[in-house]
Amino acid sequence: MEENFLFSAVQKSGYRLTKQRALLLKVLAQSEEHLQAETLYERAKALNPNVSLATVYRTLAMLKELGLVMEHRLGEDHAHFEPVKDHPHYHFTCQQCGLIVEFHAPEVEQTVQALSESEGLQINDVHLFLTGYCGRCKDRSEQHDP
Amino acid sequence: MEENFLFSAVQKSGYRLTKQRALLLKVLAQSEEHLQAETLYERAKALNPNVSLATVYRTLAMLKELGLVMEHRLGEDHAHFEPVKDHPHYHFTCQQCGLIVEFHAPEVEQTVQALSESEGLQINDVHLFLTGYCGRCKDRSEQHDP
DNA sequence: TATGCAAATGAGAATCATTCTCAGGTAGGA
DNA sequence: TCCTACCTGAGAATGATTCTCATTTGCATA
Repeated sequence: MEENFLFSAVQKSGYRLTKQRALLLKVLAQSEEHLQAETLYERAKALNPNVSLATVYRTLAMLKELGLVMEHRLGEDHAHFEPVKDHPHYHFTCQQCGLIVEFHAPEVEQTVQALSESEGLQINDVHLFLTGYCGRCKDRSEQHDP
Repeated sequence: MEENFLFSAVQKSGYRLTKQRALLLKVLAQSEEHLQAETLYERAKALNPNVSLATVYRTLAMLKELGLVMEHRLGEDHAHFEPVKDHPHYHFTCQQCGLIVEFHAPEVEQTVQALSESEGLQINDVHLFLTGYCGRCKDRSEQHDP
């Protein structure tokens, strides 16, 4: 996602574009992966030591509210964050090695759309999250189990 | 889910069927809703004060491992737990009032099956979790927004 | 450009769900 | 009934996230 797009989105929203926020947006824009708050904090601090973890959390909350960032719970005890992309995507986590696989599933959007209409819901976020074993870990456990 | 089914599943697994576990299984079997650990703890304590919260968490972890209970993250800062049912189901949470709606979506299982094959994954759990506004809260906000 | 102030920040304390520790208790096989 | 590995209760510890509050700063306005 374009760094400048994020900058102007924040400014238009009425929130101030502070140095800290600009720095965090820059790091986020450069990171395509699903970051955790701590990682974002470390990467930002490497560029400018004057950032606090509290500001990282505050900025992420603001970006979530503006719909620019999504928060995911991927089976670990901390959240992952990533800039919202054009096409929704989903996650698989290997419960053995922690590998995260991203995938698309356009059918899910149709299902959700239908549900939204039949139940009268306004659906803002869709999280599809799978757990199990990746190919590598699956093969490894099959050598022991049977 | 049958209480006795849970009892024998635990015994067959090699774990001991202690008084505390039997009590917690009983409460779980009676509760069709998605319970949080604290609620399970309170309901169990009402029947027998000699239960500790630590044991609730330990028992839930055991049941998860045995595939008898699923843990869900529904957008709040605590987990929800529920006995595994025959047919998978999913959750919508209203971000305004907290209402939880359960729904079925058989198409999702097909999508997941296809993904499993194309990516070589062994998928154990499927979580589809939606957030937005329920009918009531959606209508309420529409009176202000436009 | 200088000023004022509401909004934002840093540092660390506080919170809260969950996990761990460890001394004592108990299920269940022999 | 005995034995012992497995469980439990109580409370401390952990770790992610949020809050507090004194200080700083973006930015609208003069």
